[in-house]
Amino acid sequence: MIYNTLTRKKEVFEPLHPGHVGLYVCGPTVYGDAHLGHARPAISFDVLFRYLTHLGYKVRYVRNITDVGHLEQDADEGEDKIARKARLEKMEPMEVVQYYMNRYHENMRQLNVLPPSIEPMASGHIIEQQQMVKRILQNGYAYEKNGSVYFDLKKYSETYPYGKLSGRVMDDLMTYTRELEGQEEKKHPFDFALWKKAGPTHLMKWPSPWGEGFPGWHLECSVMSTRYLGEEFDIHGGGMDLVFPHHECEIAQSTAALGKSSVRYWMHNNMVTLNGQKMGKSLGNAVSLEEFFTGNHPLIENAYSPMTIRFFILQAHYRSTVDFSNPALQAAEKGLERLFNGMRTLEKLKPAAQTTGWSNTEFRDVCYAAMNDDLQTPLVISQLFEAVRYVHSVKAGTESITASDLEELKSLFKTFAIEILGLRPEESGFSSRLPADLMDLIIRLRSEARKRKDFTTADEIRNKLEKLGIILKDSKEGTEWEMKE
RNA sequence: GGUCGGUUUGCCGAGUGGUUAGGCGCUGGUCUGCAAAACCAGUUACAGCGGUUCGAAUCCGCUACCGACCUCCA
Repeated sequence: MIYNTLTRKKEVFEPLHPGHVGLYVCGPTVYGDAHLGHARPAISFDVLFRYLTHLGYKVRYVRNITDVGHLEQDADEGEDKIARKARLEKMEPMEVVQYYMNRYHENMRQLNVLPPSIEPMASGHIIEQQQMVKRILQNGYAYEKNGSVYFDLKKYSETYPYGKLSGRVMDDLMTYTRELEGQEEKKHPFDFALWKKAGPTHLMKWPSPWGEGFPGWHLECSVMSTRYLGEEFDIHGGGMDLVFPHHECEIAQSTAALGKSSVRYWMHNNMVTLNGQKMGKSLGNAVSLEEFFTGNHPLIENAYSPMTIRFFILQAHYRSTVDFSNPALQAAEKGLERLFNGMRTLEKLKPAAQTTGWSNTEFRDVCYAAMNDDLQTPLVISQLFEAVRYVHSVKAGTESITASDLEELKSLFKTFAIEILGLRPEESGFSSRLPADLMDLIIRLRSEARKRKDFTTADEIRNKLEKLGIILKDSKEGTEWEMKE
């Protein structure tokens, strides 16, 4: 059962083709480092992807990379975001794209977000986008003006309900119109560009029947989703801020071109706030994932591991806003530590003749029920903690468990914590500067031993470390260490 | 102004009308050379007002406050 933004209700999920699921999620525009806001949909839909796969569906998960389009400002002032950044840094547009895409992928890997099945790029689908523009023109829902093609919303709304996803009414849009510069070409202010004429200084442009230009804001998702998932497919996901206008325009384009809106279930994750405030570049509080992982940002008190971020996000339901703050993250860090600690204890548990006070069946049923009810990951996590408490009780001797129940419990942990929620113990709780701090501690203790003339201890430390591949170098200034090559 | 969502215990954060979400923190106890971890016990709230109901944090209405979107945004 999943919540469908279109109907604003939870609906039973039934795939179009039994056993197969087509999933499309709006990916990042690669003109800057990924921030916290990018982690939310990536993780939320990663869990959906993992869970559907776990249930036995063959899932084709498409997540795009936006590397063209997306005007910076209004129409003719507009400059491609990628192109703008490229000019600023004197790089080739594709160089910028590659650079930030690599960094995005690295961040996703750290968060244990599985790579999608297909990761199409907008620049690789210019032909297809032009074809869709042609179809929309042929069907009479678009018009050409000075080398640009615009979507005719007025015409469209006479036949189809524009605004059905976001709950917007066409008349209201007509009434509440903001005066923007450079809108003269459009018949109506809310018409949006399908194809935009490129100026002479524009870096990324392609030839088309309407002249040199580039595709409009919303076209790539309509094109690439149907290209890889079919004209009708199961789930389209993305951030709530994309509901209007992005996804509304997608629906309009697909409907105008194909006669149907393509998507059966719309899923939207809620926003991330930082200390109760919306995160945004203009507010100066956009913290990149890199900065979270290293703790290198004024608003961040210490480094938070990628798993802490993932765990924290999953502790809230994906349709609720989640507020990042240092106390909340520190609490999550400790909670995650407790969870992993419990999992390690579980591995070492000794079985007994009987199981007291625990039901694997109930544990499993509650977890599945939670996941089936619109991905209630917080409830699954609370169940995991219940299990952790039981595990520790067995360790402490107040409870006991049989060998077969123990094996099943291990398997359930593996399924829910690792496989479905994607929590990865090995990277937990270690900040990137931990090794340095550890070495400082060891060196300090050894220095004290040397001062006491306790050279036995000091030499033992140095020799043992050398066997571990760490060389200590004593000098007048102090002791330095390095890794043996 | 329009559309939508939220207001839960010290903090974060779930909640399908009746029975303890969970985590962090705090208090007391057990264990321990000390500490940590762990275990046991305690910390039981639902913005305000009205309504429906045998019974509401949960449904309905109003009020207050907060937020998102309406412009690129995950």
